[in-house]
Amino acid sequence: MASEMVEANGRRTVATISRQSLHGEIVTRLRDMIIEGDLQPGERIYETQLGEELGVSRTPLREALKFLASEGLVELVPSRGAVVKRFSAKDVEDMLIVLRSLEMLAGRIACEVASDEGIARLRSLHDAMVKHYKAAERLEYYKVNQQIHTGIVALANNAPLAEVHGLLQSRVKRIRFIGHEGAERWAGAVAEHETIIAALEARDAETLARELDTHLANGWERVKSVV
Amino acid sequence: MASEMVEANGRRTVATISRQSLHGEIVTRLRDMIIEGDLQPGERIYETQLGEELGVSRTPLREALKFLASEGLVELVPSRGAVVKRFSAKDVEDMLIVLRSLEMLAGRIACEVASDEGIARLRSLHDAMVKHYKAAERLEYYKVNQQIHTGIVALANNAPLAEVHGLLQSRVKRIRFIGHEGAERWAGAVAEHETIIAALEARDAETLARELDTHLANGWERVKSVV
DNA sequence: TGCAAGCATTTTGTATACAGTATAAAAAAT
DNA sequence: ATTTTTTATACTGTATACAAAATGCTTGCA
Repeated sequence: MASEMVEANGRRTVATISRQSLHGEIVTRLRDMIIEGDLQPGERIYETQLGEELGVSRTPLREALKFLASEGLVELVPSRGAVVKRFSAKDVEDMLIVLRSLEMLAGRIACEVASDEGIARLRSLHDAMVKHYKAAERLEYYKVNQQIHTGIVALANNAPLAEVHGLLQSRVKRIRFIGHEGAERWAGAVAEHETIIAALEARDAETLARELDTHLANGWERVKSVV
Repeated sequence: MASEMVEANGRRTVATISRQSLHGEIVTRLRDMIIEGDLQPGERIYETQLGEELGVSRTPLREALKFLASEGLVELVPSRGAVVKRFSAKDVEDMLIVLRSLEMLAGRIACEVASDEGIARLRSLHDAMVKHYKAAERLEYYKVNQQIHTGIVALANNAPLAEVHGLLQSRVKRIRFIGHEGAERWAGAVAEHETIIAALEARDAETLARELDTHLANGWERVKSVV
């Protein structure tokens, strides 16, 4: 969400007065709860109960659930309400296949249209990630890692592409985060990232696509045991 | 709505009782209205008014709008309700780029995993389409055409892939339908389809991908004037 | 005549109340 | 003892009512 930014320290935020509606806030709240595992897959959602927990009435909560249902994070069973969606191993593999294809596409486009500043920004993200890796800060590493992948997609300057990528990414986020890899695999992932960034800086579309391909294929290998 | 099928003539309907919830039906109804142009892009949606037209109250209608907002067909402006989303020419081009990539991916996978029956089904769809083409039945042609593209994706047996493809497809449907091409272009499209089906029957992934690539690139050429 | 401020109307946002349906438990019958 | 039927309860689905916000219009004033 990153919106509220209510005048802590007395300073007013000029940008985007944060006029989000209640159901909008509930959407992001629930999305986080699902990704972080507060709401477990397969768990049934009781509207009155959850509404009381969040301090909202059923109406905006239900609206938020409809939104998330369209995103594919919850499932609506007629007359039985919402259930947190559970993904099979095949589902996850299928999502990663699509994600891989999307990122490859984004990478190719980015080589053509990305600004030098944009690429430089990604390089510094990469450097930060390496720093977290060396410090063995898994959570921070994971977050920056996500930012890099999202960043590559963003460089392609194709809104629908970024959108569907984000859609699938949010679904596998939880699983990816759980999937703690061993030291040697982790090192491999970092090395792959280095070649990816280098290919992007060289604007070498084919190399970039190939590297993303292997990186994300390996990504599936890294998580498939935990699904 | 169009569901109950209550035991008229005493006989009970065994199949699928159509237990869709009201908001679910409204979603499909509104989606059709948007695609078919009953609700124009940029048009503001007044909840009470539309609710009366559809004979439903505001609550399920609002839930349906949230769902469609997540699909990207309407936009929710805080405190000002829903507006039918308008897509720029770049948006449409970007969507078609992604669609192209997704169909190519689907085609490659389909060559490996599709059943012979599935491919045969697509061939007969293609034959039907050619028949409509020769009869100059544009609407019927268009519908079968869509089914073929959706069918190729379905053959890949990858649910998330089919889902995101369908998501983008629904957005460009309206524009594609509007885009009436001239006779020679139409003939070209039919010829491309023939090579696509042939490549699929031969399970020749690379040829199929290449043909889909050109076909969908030409598709953008065909519609870009009308966007 | 132009502008601004205030009021009225319209529309969205949220809550609550009521109706319908599914599940589970208990009672009755085989 | 097991199965079926009944009944109670809890939850979802929908409608309506109320509150807040935004827009447009009217009126007053310079």
